[in-house]
Amino acid sequence: MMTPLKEKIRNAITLALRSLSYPEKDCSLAPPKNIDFGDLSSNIALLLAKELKKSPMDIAKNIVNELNNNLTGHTTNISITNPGFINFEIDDHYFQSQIIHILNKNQVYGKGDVGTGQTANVEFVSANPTGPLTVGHGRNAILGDAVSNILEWQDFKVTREYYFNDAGRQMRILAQSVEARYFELLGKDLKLPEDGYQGEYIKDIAQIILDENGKDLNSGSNIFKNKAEEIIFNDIKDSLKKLGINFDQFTNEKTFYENGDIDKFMNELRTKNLIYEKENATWFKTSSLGKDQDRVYIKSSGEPTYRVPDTAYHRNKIKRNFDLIIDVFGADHADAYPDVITALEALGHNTDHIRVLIYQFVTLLKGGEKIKMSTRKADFVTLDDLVNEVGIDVVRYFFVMRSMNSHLDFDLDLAADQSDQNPVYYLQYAHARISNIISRANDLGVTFEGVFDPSLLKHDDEMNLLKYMVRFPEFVDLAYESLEPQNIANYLQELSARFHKFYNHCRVITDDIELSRARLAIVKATRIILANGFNILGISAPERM
RNA sequence: GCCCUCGUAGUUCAAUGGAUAGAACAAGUGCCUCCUAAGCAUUAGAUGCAGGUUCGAUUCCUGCCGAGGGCACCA
Repeated sequence: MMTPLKEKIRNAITLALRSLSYPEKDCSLAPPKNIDFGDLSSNIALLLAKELKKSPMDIAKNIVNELNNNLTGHTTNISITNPGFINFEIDDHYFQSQIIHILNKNQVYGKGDVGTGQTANVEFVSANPTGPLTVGHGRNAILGDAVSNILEWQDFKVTREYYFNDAGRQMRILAQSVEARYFELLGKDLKLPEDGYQGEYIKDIAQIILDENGKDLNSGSNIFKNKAEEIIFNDIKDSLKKLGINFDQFTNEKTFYENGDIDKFMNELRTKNLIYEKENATWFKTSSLGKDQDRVYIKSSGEPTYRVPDTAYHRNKIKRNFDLIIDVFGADHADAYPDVITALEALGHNTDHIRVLIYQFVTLLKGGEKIKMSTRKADFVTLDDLVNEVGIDVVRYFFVMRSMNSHLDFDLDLAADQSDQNPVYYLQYAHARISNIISRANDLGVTFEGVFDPSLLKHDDEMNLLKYMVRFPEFVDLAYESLEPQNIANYLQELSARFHKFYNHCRVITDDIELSRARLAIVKATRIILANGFNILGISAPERM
């Protein structure tokens, strides 16, 4: 872990600034891209130049003079490069010594403690039970699960929550669609409702109902809706389970009507004079809270709009005292959640601990054509189909390796064609190779039993690997701060690249027993990091491939 | 028309305001008597356009162009 060393250097910089009577500033201290510039680099002189009205190079020289007096330990050389960067070289011994640290920490190497003693709620997927999960839901599901893992890696106690509504208009149409298919099976006219669900699965459900309940059901029977919901929900849960995603809690929107939360919340807004009636509808006066337009809360039909239960639900989450509340929403919700936040704030709630993650939609391509996804029109590719076609790890990695802000194109033909050259295998292959080396070494009786000489690891490819290994905790923290799992994916990709390079240039098991032991140690440490990273991303760590 | 997100190599995507913009696929060339060639080495190839802020801009700001999503008494 580089952090203690970085702290030390930061402190030294602060001391140097003080003794030079320079103002203290936050500055960067990070590994430069080009290793010729050293192991860590700071821009402090560049930041001070304007204020001090001096050239950055001169400032850097003064700082370095001070640093040379007060900085001791692993820093072997401090240099200055144009336009005024201060570069620190760290001795090999520091990096070599970290191997033991990684081996000792093992499965907890890289874990942070930001969330110690805290709870987090991550709401994701939240698809209503109107049909199977699509590839689009897949992005949500995998993102939400990976974010949950990132939080757990910071020691948060995480509740994975699925919110659904089984009482709305869509569910009514679903029931009518099933009913229509049921009567169709009985040879009656098909009266599929306008906007009805057209998928094959509706027919399957109708068939099950016919088998289980006979042919005497009346139009409007509750069985259509209830059975459809049950079957579809089980299907959804199976799909998620197949991807390794398990929810701790399912919350039904209905709860907040039944327990009075919604009435209570409407009354409170009314007391605050934020509710009014117009044209037979009930409106929320968002305009008086800085928004450009008011929103309908209760339609003239008497049905509340989705904002009402959503707000009650978020209030419920706040009252459950989570330290962190995360919503994973598709881009279509981007405009909606601010209204929920506005209402919560109007009710006097602090919403600083709510983070809404918006991911952009996936464009599916098939045969070069874009597919518009609609559950209703059965114009979709199910998540199950995709997983069956290319495998869990490929699907998970695909969604986790890209920023959630990117509009991704998912070419189904390409995904199937190229599933055996998916980048995830590059990472897993590194893990499998290491596992093979270790079992090989065991067979040959080469073990280091905790004793090895780290100073033997001085090959360029060994040092490059080592210097990147120690940065794992940094990337775990970055992933937490940004809540973007791709930071981990990017890191693992680079780590694997450095490992494969090492593998091709440095033989682990050789006649030189001492060197073999040291290399076995670095390789074991690498495997620990890979496995930990895979763990966060939810992909498997194969022993062989 | 207004709001959100995006525009990087032939293609799909990376890049805490930092130094020489990275991968993968596709194209070209080498490397398995040696721990797994799902690998390594190597060639070629990119920041939509115009301004601005900055010592420094793919990154921040403004405008334009282009793509996706939203702007419902749908969720």
